[in-house]
Amino acid sequence: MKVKWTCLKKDEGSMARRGRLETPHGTVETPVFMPVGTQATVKAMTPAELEEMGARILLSNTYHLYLRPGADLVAAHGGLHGFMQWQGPILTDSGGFQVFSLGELQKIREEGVEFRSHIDGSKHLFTPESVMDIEGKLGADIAMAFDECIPYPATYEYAKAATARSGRWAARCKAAHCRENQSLFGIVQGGMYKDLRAQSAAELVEMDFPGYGIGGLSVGEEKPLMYEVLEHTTPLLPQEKPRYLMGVGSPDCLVAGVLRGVDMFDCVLPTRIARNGTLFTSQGKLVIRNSQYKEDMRPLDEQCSCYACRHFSRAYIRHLFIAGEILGARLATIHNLHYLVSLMAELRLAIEENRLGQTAARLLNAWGY
RNA sequence: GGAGGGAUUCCCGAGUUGGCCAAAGGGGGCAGACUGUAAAUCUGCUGGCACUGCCUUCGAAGGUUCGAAUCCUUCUCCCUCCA
Repeated sequence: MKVKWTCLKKDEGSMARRGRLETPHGTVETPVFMPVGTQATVKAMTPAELEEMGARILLSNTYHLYLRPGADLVAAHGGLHGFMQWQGPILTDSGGFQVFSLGELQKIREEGVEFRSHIDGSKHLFTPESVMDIEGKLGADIAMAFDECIPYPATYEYAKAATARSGRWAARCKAAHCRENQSLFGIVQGGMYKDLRAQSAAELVEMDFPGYGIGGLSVGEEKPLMYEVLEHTTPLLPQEKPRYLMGVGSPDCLVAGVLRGVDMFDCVLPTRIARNGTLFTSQGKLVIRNSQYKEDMRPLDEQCSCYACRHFSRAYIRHLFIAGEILGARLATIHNLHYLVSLMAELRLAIEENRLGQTAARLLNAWGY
């Protein structure tokens, strides 16, 4: 089966939607946050822990798994689900972001992207066709089209050419994509230029994908600009298809994204900053290494029900970080993911109960907006 | 009792042909950053102050010198080896 998204309710005071995404590996309530497991693992988490904290769909990455351990080994396990032992839905990113983030290591051509492995420097070529083949072997429920995440700032000329190229690549991805039980999402680009966003969206809508990624945002631009481009872009996409804002984000950005009609999000932020000692809390962020928590007996967040908050004090978790103990990173990751997953559940409920406005205002206020 | 080595800024530890030394480097400490993961990573600060300069500091006291962590004298403590 292919994925199918159903809108259950539209918020009256905003562009937000409450929906349901059905996939070959189960149903996902939206808006949803998807934890990122780049290398077929959400860093430091077991599938059981992810399930317990409420995660329902994960992200993984084509570029990384292609280089190591190779798509064939994953396929030999029956795809990512068997390989990483996650029974729920999975979405794979195409490697388009690595084209952006690996910078000097790549050369972009019409055919595709020639790049050097960040692991051993070896040369490789990604084309829309090869990426579809790899994503097919990885076997996620949703595969993202191979695109180019345009840097910021970018000139109009560059953004225009890159966006047009990503559009052509999207068409080639669609033509090459053949795996059963997998759906291909197109990705809207256009940089920060509204006419390019409109053009990109129109082309992709014409190709009729089952869902749309909004890429190229949160790449260094100021938030007001990102929100402006986002709220210009979402209305350009079909009402009946899911929208996925790629690479976002922080708690405030998730709220802002939902208000602007986004249904799916992913971001490395919660897991990365967790490992680096920063926690999301109902009172804003908390840097657990700070000396003020040395003897703090309270949980990370007194309003949180995650495993870490049910059992441990700030003083203990701080101690783990200071001592370099791996459990600190694990507990912090559990907490941050739980926070975002719960945040999304709260937003879904608020949409259902017609009080998204107040809920969003309260959350944005907690994060200083 | 004899011979030798050493004491440096919170810790370890460079520096000892005198100036470029408030003093390398590491640790520790204190902060900050992180948004489709080249990240359990990276960055900054870490004697005091009235801070483009001044003051105090390299075991203690005294001395040589324009100038001393660096040279000389005495003292204190520590370590190694020989009796």
